[in-house]
Amino acid sequence: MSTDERATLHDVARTAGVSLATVDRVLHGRGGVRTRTIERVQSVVERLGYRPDPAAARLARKNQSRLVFVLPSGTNTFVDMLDRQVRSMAPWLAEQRATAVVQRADVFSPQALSGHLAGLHGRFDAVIVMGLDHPLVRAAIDGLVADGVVVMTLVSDVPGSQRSRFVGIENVTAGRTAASLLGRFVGPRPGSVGIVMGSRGLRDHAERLFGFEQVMGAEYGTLQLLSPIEGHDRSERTEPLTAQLLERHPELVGLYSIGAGNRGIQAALERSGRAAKIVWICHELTPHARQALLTGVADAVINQDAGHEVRSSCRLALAALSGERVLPEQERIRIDIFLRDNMP
Amino acid sequence: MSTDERATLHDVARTAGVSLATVDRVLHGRGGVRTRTIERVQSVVERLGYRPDPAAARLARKNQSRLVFVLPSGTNTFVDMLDRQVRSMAPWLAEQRATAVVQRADVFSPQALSGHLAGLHGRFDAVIVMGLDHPLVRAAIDGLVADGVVVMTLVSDVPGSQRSRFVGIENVTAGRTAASLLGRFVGPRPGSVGIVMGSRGLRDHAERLFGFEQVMGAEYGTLQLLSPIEGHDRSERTEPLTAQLLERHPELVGLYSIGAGNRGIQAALERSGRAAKIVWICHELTPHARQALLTGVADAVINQDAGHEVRSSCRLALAALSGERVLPEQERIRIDIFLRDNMP
DNA sequence: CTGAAAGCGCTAACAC
DNA sequence: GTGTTAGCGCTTTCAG
Repeated sequence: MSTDERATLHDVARTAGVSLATVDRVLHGRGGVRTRTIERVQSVVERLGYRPDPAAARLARKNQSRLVFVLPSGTNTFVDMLDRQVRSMAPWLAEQRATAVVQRADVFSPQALSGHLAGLHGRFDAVIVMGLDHPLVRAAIDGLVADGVVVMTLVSDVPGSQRSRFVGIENVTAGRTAASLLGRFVGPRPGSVGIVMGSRGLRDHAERLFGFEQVMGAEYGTLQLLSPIEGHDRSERTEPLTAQLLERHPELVGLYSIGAGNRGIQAALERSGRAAKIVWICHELTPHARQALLTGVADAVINQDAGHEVRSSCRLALAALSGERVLPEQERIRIDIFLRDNMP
Repeated sequence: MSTDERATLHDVARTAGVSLATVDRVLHGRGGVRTRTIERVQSVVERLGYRPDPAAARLARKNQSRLVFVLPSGTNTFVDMLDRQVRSMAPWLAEQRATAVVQRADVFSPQALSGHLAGLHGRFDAVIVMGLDHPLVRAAIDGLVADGVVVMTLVSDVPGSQRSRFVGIENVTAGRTAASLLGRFVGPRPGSVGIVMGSRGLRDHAERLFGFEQVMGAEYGTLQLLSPIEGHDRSERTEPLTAQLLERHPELVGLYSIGAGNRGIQAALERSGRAAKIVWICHELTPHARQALLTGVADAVINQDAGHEVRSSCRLALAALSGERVLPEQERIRIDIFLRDNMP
């Protein structure tokens, strides 16, 4: 067939007429090499199509890569799922000469989060943070990046920042998907549609809302959209708010829950006795959402796979740290739709 | 923290009082070791919780693992996608000391397929075959397995066989999902529902049909299910058959396409002028299906991710060959639902 | 039946 | 600035 033999570091060193160590230096930008030598080595690397062997690199590496996941504090089931996924990566990470820890920070406070991030300097090689889109947080991220730390955002992005990657779904699209499903499930019935979200300040929530309103307005104009209720992602708040909504709107035919606090919404729906008549769509396939789908209280769940997100974050962080290649297709987080029948 | 140090081969050899080579022999069942020694080594392995380091193993390994994918011949877009995915794995596989080739065989003929499989003895370490559930094929698979070859089925399973794994979706569940969507999308309108499948002889098709009929019967009893049409997965056949169906059934409100040949179905639907009024659900997000979703001719596409299936097959095959551990969660193939808005 | 020894391709001390 | 060298944890001859 073709030239099967992969070029090794050795080959590069030999044809460039330098030593292994020098090639290693230019490959890792460690400095202390004459510009001319750098160029020579780089051209040889190019010409030979050299790619480092990740297995060999990992085997030889002395110090571990330290990853940290910064997640919201509080009692959010989905966040707990992320947390658990991170912990379950430990054996795999150990094989990759890496460790990961989870830290919790108050995501509803830009001050708290940015302060927390600032305290991470020098203690980690990569930080994966569930973002809060605010200038302070952006600055904290940029500070870490300037320090050579690999920073990635998870679930909710911080677009203006220097983070190397966002791991999560396209939330506008997710909102559009929710609207399509809700509109089609409601069918020709007239009525109104309620929306419950955590806060307009959370970027992922705002984006979902945007997409949802887009499609509802354009394609299901006969349904009246009520103005969104903010429940701060907590069931203690969403439950009474939803109950109130149901009471005030006997014509309600659909409900879109953008964020967390679904246990409260579910409880309110069930107590109203109208669960069967109202199409309810929510996010994240937590054990409760699963139950709600099975009993028919929820009609569809839009999901982002917590396991996939965590694995992807780890792979991408390690790849960024070691210069390995990634399979982009494998790292795209899909917008899953779950109905009662296709739950995993 | 805890005992961070992973035990190495060396540790095992030392505490068992034998050499590296001997430990290697018992670990790989290479034979030529006294039973007592085997037992001693195994107990030490157990006690120390020894896990081989895959990076080191790969690095040291001399000969490549040879994988072969046996896919159906013919012009099926989804199969072409699988084919292309396999080819695109080449660089990654090379890093893992492995190669993969694709072979095409006539899947509609048990004789041809089993003959093909029989010819693979000794030439490959793992074969991944898109199954045809037939005694001849089953025997051919078992023959390979008896020879020490790792065999896995892809997309369509061969349950009675000795294959080590099936990589694909649960097709009964997929059929149920299609029914849920179709039923809800049709809504309260009365009418009949048509079904087009490749052949009742294909296990995946039969399973989807089963799941579909289950849910339609139980939950959408007002819709009349027409008996399935067999189009052999080819558009030349599905197109006239669908056209005929549409002509004979002016009351048709839904259409479920279980297999391939969707281009023909789409053409017939469009020419009938009733595409907008009929809910059409099909499988596999090929470029054509994508187009059909965008134009609204198709209402939903149930998908299995070709890229994920191929990557998963490769990982599982290599893991089986080298005794590595897998992350089961990562290998589960999901039943994707795609609507116009959440296409990747 | 078992052991010794030579690498696999890279990293990271340490020399010069 | 650059080169030498000793491993990382395993596989695989080749001797005994």
